[in-house]
Amino acid sequence: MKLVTWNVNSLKVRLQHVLDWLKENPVDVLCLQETKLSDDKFPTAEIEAAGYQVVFSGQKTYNGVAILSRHPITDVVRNNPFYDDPQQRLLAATINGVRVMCAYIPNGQAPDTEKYAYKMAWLDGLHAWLAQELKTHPQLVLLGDFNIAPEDRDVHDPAAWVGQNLVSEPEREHFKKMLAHGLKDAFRLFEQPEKLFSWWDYRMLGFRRNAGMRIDHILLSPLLAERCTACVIDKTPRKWEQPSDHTPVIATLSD
DNA sequence: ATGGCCTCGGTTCGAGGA
Repeated sequence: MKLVTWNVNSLKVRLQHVLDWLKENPVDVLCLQETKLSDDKFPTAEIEAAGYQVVFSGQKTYNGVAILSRHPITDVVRNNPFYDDPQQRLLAATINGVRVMCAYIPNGQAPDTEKYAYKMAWLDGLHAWLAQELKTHPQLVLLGDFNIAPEDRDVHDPAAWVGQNLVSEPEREHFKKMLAHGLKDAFRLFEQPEKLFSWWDYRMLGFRRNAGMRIDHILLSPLLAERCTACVIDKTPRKWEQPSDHTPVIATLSD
């Protein structure tokens, strides 16, 4: 079973990229973030025609998450029962006995801003729900755009980023707290190339300079971590015309 | 060199992203 997370930065703009990528990579579950589409505009027919079922929770202009699956999708929950949020950033569903939590964690803008405080509160709410879901779903994956680079090795230039948004200690503490639930960072279960990231700024020739960060993650419960045989980042679509600034992260689980 | 780019809405520039 292959599970993927990809922040597409507008599914309207990137639908063809998603379909092209799926054709080359017929994965089981693809979680999308930043679809930026209200539900009435969601391209359900195109995705179903590609052989995928889909559930989504969107809004106009900002945010929006979706789960595409080649297998039946059940027990869908939109948003977090423990955190009332008008922004559409969280979607959970059960697929093949695996509880899938697709998250678009707030960006946070910068420490000492209201958006950062929102990020912290949002993460507190996520911990609460995560703890409950883990009680009933030992096979659980939390994946998405975390907007957190967990360690310095996940940052192209750690010295330049000390204390800044995406790498600040309170954010990293939240990430560690997720691991304290027993979740494993799938990417770090394996030997990985150095300086491999999941996001590169559109500005400053970020991708060409490999000035990126690893902020998109797949966290596996202990039972799923045992089944994980690989986790890779696919930089291919970042090289396509008019790409998303993020690229897919793929985890493979044995049956 | 603290900017740079991209998307959206809704009209030509501001907000948000990371």
